Amino acid sequence: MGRPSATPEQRKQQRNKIRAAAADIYQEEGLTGLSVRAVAKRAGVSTGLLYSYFTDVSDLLRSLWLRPVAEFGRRVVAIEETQPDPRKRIEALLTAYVAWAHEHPDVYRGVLLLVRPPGPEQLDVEPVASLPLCRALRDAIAEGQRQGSVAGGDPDLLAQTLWAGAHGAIALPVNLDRFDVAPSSQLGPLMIATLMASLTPPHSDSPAHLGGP
Amino acid sequence: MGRPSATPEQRKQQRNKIRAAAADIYQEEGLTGLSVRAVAKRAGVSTGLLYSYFTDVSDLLRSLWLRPVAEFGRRVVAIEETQPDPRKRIEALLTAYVAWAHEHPDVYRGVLLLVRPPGPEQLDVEPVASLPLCRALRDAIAEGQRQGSVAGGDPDLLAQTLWAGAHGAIALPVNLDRFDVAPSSQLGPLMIATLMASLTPPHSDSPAHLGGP
DNA sequence: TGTACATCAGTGAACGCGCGTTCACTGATGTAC
DNA sequence: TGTACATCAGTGAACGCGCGTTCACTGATGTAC
Repeated sequence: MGRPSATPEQRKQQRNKIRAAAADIYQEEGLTGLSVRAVAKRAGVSTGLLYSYFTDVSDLLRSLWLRPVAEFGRRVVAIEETQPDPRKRIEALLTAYVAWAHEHPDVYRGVLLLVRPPGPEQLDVEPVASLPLCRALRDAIAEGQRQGSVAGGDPDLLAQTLWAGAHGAIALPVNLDRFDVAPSSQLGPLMIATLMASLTPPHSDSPAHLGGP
Repeated sequence: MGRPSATPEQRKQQRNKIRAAAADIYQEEGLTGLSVRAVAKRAGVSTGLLYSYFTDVSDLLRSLWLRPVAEFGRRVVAIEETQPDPRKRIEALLTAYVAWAHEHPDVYRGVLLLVRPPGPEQLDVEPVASLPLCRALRDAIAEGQRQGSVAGGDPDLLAQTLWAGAHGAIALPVNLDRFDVAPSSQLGPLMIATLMASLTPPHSDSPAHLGGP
């Protein structure tokens, strides 16, 4: 009896319509131009409706980042499954990371820079290994060290260094867009080559199944 | 006749009082907690007074960054003057950069991330070589390549890659403070070692005064 | 020494604005009879 | 087919808030006489 509730499919469409509007504005005008009213207007709905699809604005923003981030997590897993060689796997992971960031520059900025909760609320510190990329890099490094194809050092720290290098190559052009910094499509590959070179153990010309302690 | 104008010294003191208050708030609560009222209250003056010392809020913020940035520029020049060896100079520049960012984490964030003008105003793209660090790195790379002590490649791009690596090592812990990323005091040196290693030309065991085209 | 006046630093209430959020309401769409 | 009712999606004016900025004003501090 009464008007039936919208089907999950209908609700999904509305949610996506709103999210698409938010994403467009975010991409065109950045966080500054993004307001409830602007999103509603662009999506062609009223401001009130947003609150029956999202609990609040940060929920809406989070929903924008969730999907691409999850998708990248799946790419990481896929690379881990298809690339048994540790060094090649590391290179593939870094390449995929740069490519992903290049595809979703706004998401990348949002995830890295702006998800910070606004208040002074104490946030729990999570282990960095809970991030798929960092964990995959660390595992590959550890495996490579056992094989002797990757230079020694703390795998966690090395993984974070690789990640930091890739991050820098992506973030520098984004953050300093008022300068003519080379785009991440140029800096990225160069950086990855640099990082990969540093992983090569000294005095080993051959890929070496032999080394290791 | 009448009350005399404040001496330049007095005006400077007031300016500094206000700037110190703004810097404190910025450090403790970030950009979110920084408002004209909050700064005025902390500085112990009225809100109106801020506008006789700064034209507006962005002027106040800019004044916070200007001094440390200029100071780093001077460090760059000092390094260039005291370190004739290109490779050592590059390493010193990167080390100084990481150290400077570590001393002024809030400035670093502000300069890199938040100076973006709020409106959609078209901003001129400046040459990246106008930044002292980037210019100094490029010059050192070019000189090293002439000596044969630095591997080939476009000096501008290489300089930006080095810079991007250092930036990543600094920015990653700052941006991802909700994860237990290693601090830049650990990532920085590791990254610098990584980057320096990549600059070594192949097939050259000795520092080589000989190479080059 | 005392008083009128000029000039300046500094004050803080007020303005207009845009924000996130709420909630009484509208109207579409179903069922019951 | 028609009508009363229930239920839901969706509306948009209104609220309270904090923001950056302004400006008529206060009061301190000098000079002139």
